[in-house]
Amino acid sequence: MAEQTINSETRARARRAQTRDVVFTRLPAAYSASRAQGQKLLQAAGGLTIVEWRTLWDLYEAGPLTIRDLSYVQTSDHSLLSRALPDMKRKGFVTMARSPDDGRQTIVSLTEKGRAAYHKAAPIMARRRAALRAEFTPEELATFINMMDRLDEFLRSPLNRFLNDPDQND
Amino acid sequence: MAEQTINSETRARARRAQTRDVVFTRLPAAYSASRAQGQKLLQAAGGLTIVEWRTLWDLYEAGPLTIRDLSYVQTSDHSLLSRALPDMKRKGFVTMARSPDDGRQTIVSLTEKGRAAYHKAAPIMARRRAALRAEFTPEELATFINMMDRLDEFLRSPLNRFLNDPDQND
DNA sequence: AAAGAAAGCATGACTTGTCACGCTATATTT
DNA sequence: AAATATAGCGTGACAAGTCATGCTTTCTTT
Repeated sequence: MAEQTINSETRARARRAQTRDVVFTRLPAAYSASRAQGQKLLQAAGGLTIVEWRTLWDLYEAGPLTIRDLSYVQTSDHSLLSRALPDMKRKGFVTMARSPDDGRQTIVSLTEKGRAAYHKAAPIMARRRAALRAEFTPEELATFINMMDRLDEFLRSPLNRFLNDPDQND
Repeated sequence: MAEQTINSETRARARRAQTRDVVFTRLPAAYSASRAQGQKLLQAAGGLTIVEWRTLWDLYEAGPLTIRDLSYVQTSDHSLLSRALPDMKRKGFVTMARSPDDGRQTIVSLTEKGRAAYHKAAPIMARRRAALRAEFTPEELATFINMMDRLDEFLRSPLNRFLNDPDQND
């Protein structure tokens, strides 16, 4: 029935409009689009991956850091860094040395080659940030970031506010 | 040098503060936290994955849809659905049938079992959305969603606005 | 000093996403 | 009618993330 197929497209459009204002459904697509755009720009400016770029940028700005430090800065799991760094070392972008003071820690430092890779990608990524700032007023961006802070707090709060329902059985 | 290790923690804190207002660095963590929270809630209310939940919800609200429709609604690649749906069919949540009108299309419909799985998870996910609405005023949420729309538009715009630099060589 | 707890990191396994490719079906053009 | 283009979907391969586990090192408690 051709009408039902056409109707499914109409229903899909309505459904998409219906979920437009659900923050939780907006985040995956926004994140994905941001990542894809970033990957394309990095591909055009030296071929770094997103994690490589982010790490070189952090080390360039902050100096040598531990894996613990990097995962804190990037708000990501240490395992992501543990996996990315050996490749970056092999590419010559960083050095990794066990801390003489605390044998548990690995100190990650930028090399000259890493610095060069950073400088190759930095202009296009800076232009990207500038272009976004051109799209929003400083007040709007401040509002957005503030709401991201509050959203983060909400997302990381204890679950019991949702779980305390007598219906549930798990 | 113990001081340098302490300094790296201080430098990490400063670096994290420095990137607080870069939208592109905020999205990965926000998305990840949203996903983790959603996964925990779904685990507590029937064990659905995020993609299963989202798909059951879409089918419940919109009726039978094609894979093309679902990827449009969810703003995700059709391959994500192509991979998730056979498992959902095996679990008995959906039926999948080639369209009699267009042999290219697969019509996905909710079963009674799928409807039950949806109803099991729906209350906790609705409470989650309500809890977020309690954290922000309607005006704030509208502002946030509007800014997400503009961010989406920015993220999906052609790259040449960033690429047209005489320095670049790719 | 010894025992126990915690921290830092490496690795296994998995989830959720994309992009690319190829096959089949349908639409469009010639 | 035939050729060509496009659409829809399935699958390969990969990126980016997490959570869990275990080993080693350091810190804390007894």
